[in-house]
Amino acid sequence: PSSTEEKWYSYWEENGYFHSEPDDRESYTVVIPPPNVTGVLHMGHMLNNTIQDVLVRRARMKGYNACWVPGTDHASIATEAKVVQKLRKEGIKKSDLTRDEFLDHAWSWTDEHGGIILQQLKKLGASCDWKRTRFTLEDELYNSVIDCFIELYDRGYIYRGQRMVNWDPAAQTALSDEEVIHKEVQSRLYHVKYPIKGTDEFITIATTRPETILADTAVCVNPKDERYKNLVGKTVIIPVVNREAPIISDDYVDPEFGTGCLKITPAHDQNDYEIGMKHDLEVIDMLNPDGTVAEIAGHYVGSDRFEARKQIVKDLDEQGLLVKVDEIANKVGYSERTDAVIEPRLSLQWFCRMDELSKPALEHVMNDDIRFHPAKFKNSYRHWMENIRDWCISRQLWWGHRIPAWYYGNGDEEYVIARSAEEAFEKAKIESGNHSLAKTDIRQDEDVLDTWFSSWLWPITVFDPDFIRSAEPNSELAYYYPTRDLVTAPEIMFFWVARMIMAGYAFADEKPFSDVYYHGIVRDEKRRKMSKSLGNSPDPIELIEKYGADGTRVGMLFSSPAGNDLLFDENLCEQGRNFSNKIWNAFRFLTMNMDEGESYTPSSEIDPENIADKWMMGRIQSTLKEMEKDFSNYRLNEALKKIYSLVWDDFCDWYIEVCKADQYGENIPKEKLERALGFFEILMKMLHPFMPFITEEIWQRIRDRSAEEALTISPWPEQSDEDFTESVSIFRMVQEQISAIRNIQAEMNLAPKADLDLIIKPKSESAVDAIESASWVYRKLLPVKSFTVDATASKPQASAASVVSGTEIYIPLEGLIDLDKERERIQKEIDRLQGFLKGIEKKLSNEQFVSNAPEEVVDKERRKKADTESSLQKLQDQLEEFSR
RNA sequence: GGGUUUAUAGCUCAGUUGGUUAGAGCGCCACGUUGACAUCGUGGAGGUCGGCAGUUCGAAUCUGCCUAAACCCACCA
Repeated sequence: PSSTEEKWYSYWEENGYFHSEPDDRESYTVVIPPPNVTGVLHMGHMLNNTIQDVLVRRARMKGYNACWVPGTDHASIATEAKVVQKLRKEGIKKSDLTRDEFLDHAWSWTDEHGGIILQQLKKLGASCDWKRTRFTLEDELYNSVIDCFIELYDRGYIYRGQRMVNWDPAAQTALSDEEVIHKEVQSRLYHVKYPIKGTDEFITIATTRPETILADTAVCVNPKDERYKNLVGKTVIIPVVNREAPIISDDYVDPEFGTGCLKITPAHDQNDYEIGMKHDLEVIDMLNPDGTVAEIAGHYVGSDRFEARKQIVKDLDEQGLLVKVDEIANKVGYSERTDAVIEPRLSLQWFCRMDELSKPALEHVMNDDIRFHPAKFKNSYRHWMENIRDWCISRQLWWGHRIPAWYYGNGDEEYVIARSAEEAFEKAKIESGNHSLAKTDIRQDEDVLDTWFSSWLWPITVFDPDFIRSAEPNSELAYYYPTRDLVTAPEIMFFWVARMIMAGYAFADEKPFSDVYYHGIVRDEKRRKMSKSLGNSPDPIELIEKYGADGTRVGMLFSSPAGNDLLFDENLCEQGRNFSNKIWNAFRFLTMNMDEGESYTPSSEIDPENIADKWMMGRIQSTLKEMEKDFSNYRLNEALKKIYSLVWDDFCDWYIEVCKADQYGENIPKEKLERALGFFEILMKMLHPFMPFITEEIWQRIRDRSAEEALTISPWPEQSDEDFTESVSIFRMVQEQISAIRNIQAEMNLAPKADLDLIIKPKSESAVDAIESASWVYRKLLPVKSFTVDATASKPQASAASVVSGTEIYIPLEGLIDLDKERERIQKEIDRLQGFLKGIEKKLSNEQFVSNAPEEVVDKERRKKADTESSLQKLQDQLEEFSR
């Protein structure tokens, strides 16, 4: 229940188990991908943070100085959009507010909603070092971002320029290329006739955005296109606006597409812009920042661009200039945040040069200094890095780190870069040579920086916000950096991961992390991405309340193979909760077997005479080994499945069963119970990273612990050198035989409690002792009346029989046996084995196989053949007996 | 248009360097409740490993082609 989970969380927190300070242990550092400050926990966060917590908790138990730094991101555009929306509901327009007024609203919104998500992470059990909580817009980190801008400016990486940028008309800001989502949509391709001046002729162009005709300044054809050769150099009349424009030629135009004539709108298309530059064309910006048609266009002024499109098509049609309309599929860019259609727009923005920054970042991923898990993501990383373009870092927003540029002239040309207005003023005086410059004559750039321009510093500045300025790491940064694992979704590889790597090498001359684990996207059962707008995402907090944090964590991890998407299914959480119950019940059972007033100390010693003990320890040891491998490959779900099965199938279904007292009502003998508790403790450790709450609860209940002995800081179980393989295989054999007997019980419809006279006939005398000494196991798990082990036994009349790897099992069933049924049962098994044998014989009779295959493989087949033949013989004898 | 990846039981996935008449969980079927757990136990039925060809003594595994799907990148109107 969540109340106990809360109790243990506070217990951990109050004892400072999640807090880390540098010491002489090896550090294991993880920085959280900071969620949006005003966000609420969604399923993606759940998965992301569950994975991180598993890694961190395990590292902590393995003796590392584990440090998981939490925090939030100011999320410039997302948060600003939310605040704008909220204000709009209150009847306030952003444009009515001053910058400071708006920021006051934004801060109070942040104060109100910020940090909710961090509280939610606690419910999940995230073992973050909360004393280290950071916020990208807090003073220290704010300053570090400004330092970063200045540093890069000084290095010549940052410049200001007029470029074609992705314009989001809803948020009214420029966006980086990464923030544009291209979606394939059905569009219309409009064929429009442009009259050629001084003739009756027309030239027909094709466009998907007819409204941009208003800003056309040329028509372009391919110079090799014979159809239009004679038109080059002539003048067209742009429809609607009746502006004259030249017909030019350029290789860029594909004669095959559309009509082979391209209208050129330099202000609203990247390619057109380049052609415009080349041919020295006029640039007409026909759009206002909000996507409405600007004054300069002369027509449809003030109407939205899509409204204008409809109108212009209608008008063209009326004027007889619209030739035809084709349906085509093309890609349209949408804003990642607002989902508005992006308009390419020429504007003055700040950019960061990427060529130098990307070099080491590419190299160190390709040579595995930084390992990607799964490694396939290296490919797309390389592709992106090799084709990287300059980063538009300015945003026409208020919520964020304000660009530290101050203008002192009349225009935008003259500016200084400075940390403060004061410093800017001094610099400006010098730069301008104008000593009468007043403080009010300088004004700071209105724009803020892209959110990712702050988060790319996250692994550095959470430890040392002054580092970028000082270039001297403080003791924290020196100890914790580089961090170990970065856990994130592939979606933000370019937004964030790639840029952190660039920043790491650029500023710290060192990678920011050694391993990146990319997990999948959380989808619903129909493979749709979980999102608020689709309403297909469960509320994580409700899940936690319903299934417990432990159950929910298990549910998240169960179906989450590395690098593949997770098809979330609430049933998996239910399965997780059921597992919690199973564990709880197992513990309760052991507790019930304690004698009143007696104290029990879990024992780590196993009984060397007890085959079950040795088997259980062997299973634990091999599971530890396998989990080790799974963790090093970041296959957390595999590791979880293994410990899950160890607890449920091995410990609960077999070990506890054989521990049970002989008589109902009797308690398990003290020694046995203490050994069971000893195993239970080990299992709780192995499970703790996945299910921290219930394991801690049981750990504390198994014996009284001091605070220093909390499970969460206890050492990971040690690997033993002892070899248990023989015991494991003997016990396995016993298990198989018991299963075979249960199968007889079921198929013969025996009452489960009906007493059995078991006769076991091993292949050879040598196995008699092993089985004999395990006879107590059979007695625990089956209703055994008599138990005979005899290598020379013969099958009693009217008995059911089975053969398990050569060992025969007889169960006399005088009067109970249904002979037809038994015959049928045996025949079924014979058929199976005969098919099996046929396959082996086919192989062995193939000379090529015998001569070419490795000897051991051939030997194995021969042994299989012999075993199968002997089993088959025994079964056939049994069958024959019935026929007599 | 380039690139990456996937295709194995009704569903979600394992299957290490080719040598298992292919495994797990869920779901399904049958049986089972006198004290750990029906949030459970026991047993069982489900697959010619997308298709076709090839390499090999031997292919779910390697190669080629085909089909289907997913994702990423890109300025074709």
